[in-house]
Amino acid sequence: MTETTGVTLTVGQVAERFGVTVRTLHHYDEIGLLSPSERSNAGYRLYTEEDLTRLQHVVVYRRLGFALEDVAMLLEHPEGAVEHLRRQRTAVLQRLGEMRDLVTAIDRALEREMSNQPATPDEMKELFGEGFHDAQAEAEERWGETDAWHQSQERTKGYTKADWEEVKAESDRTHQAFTDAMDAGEPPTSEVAMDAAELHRASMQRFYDCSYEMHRGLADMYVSDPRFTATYDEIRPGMAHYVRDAIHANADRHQG
Amino acid sequence: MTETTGVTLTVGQVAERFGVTVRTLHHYDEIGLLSPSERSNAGYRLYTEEDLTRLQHVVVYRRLGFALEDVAMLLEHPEGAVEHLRRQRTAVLQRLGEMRDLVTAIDRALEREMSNQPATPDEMKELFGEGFHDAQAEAEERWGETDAWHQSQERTKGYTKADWEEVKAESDRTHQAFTDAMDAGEPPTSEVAMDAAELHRASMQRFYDCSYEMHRGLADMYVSDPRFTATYDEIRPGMAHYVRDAIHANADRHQG
DNA sequence: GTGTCGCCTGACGCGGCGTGAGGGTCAAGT
DNA sequence: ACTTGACCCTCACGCCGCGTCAGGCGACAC
Repeated sequence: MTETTGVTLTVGQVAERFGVTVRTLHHYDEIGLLSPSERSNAGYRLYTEEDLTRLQHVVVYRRLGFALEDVAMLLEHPEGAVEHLRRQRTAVLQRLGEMRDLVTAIDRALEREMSNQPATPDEMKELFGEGFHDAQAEAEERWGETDAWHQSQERTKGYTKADWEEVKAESDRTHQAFTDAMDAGEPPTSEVAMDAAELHRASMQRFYDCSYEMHRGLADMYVSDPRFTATYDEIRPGMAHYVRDAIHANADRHQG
Repeated sequence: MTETTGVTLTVGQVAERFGVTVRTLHHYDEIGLLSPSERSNAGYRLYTEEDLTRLQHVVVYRRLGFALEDVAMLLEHPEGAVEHLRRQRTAVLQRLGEMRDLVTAIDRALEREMSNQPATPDEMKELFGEGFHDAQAEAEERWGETDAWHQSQERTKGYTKADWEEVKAESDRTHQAFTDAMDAGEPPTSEVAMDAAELHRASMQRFYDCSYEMHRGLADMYVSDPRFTATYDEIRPGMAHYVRDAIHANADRHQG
């Protein structure tokens, strides 16, 4: 097409044609990714056709999400392109999965915020402190859209402040039962500990049908998740483990 | 319920329980997002229960993808949580879409690279692995379950390495024809350009019955879809447009 | 001359920490 | 009383991919 005379473009012209900024071209020059082959006597950067082709490659690889360092490697060693593309693909797919999870997490957080209307967040705070809220959110994230979760949502939808006060009282009684058992030196397999576990399970029934099997899962979470562990261990060190063992013992007793 | 003794934790303990690093806690302190209410006489950070509940909030919001600044706002003004969550949701959804496009772009790039350095069907399987399924699904999304697509699937099903090599050679010849026409300064409506277009259409026949009308549609995609645009513009800037015009001219010529 | 462009070279800023350096503190063992 | 080793502290630079000034020259039209 046009003659292959020394047709060169300045930064601004190149920037406009390739849809990048001047600063970007400066940057590519700085890091040696794309240095223009020529300079005017005034020091202006002058890009030749070769430079433009290289830039085109850079732009494409960048659109594929590669880091500038990787782009440099790809330009120097094009034979490894397939491998890099493959790695990039899996990396992006992983990020994609994480983002999908994030959306569902946000959805659940939204539903929770919406359904908690009867009792305002401030009231909840009064009752439980800020921690409770998160405990619930965490539960939702873990269990996904299970029946239990839907049941819980349904049942608590119209809860009034008075209802939540009762929940709080019940929760306190449960915690107290565990604390008493621990302080009395009773092992998790003792009657009192198991009774506390059963009390705990019963209080769960308020939210959803909590089978012994589900109760076991909940118990395991108390030790595997640092936040729940913290919740219990703040009452008494080692309490999270104690509660878990008691719940398992209680489940054994009823299922055996 | 629990005694309100001054139970406090050090950074390390807090970090472990909440699954964050010590540096992160230092950072939160630095920016004033979460400063521990107490210090030991040696200057150790001591986190009270209140601090921990606040940290719980921070951690959860961070997992929902909020920036630290937004987290701070959410903690100060919890009443705006729903609105923020909705905004965050749409933002994440947009990013999700972009990432999906990115994956298909990488797939296209991979296909190109593969045809440059042909791989056996086994390598194909290995290369695409689990992702191959996705690539197919996404192709369906883009092109729908058209006859053309099915035909292409059918015909390339048993392609050997040699077959792909020929495809590549044919593709090269077509590209070369367009490149020659461009470099010779011929307009897209010229004989040589239209001949190149016809050669292109002929090579498409390998995959599916490509009518002139379909060829037009394909041509339009070359300029409307950035991925295809990139493919051609990498060879010569402006080539995607050139190819499209040549294909339309060629279709005009044959359709009258 | 005198605008008004565009170009140049620094150099700082951002977000969210990672990763040291260089030094105190604490609990346990000897 | 001393050492050990794990923990804590405060700076402070590094990262990535540029955006965004600041201060000054070159090019071209009027």
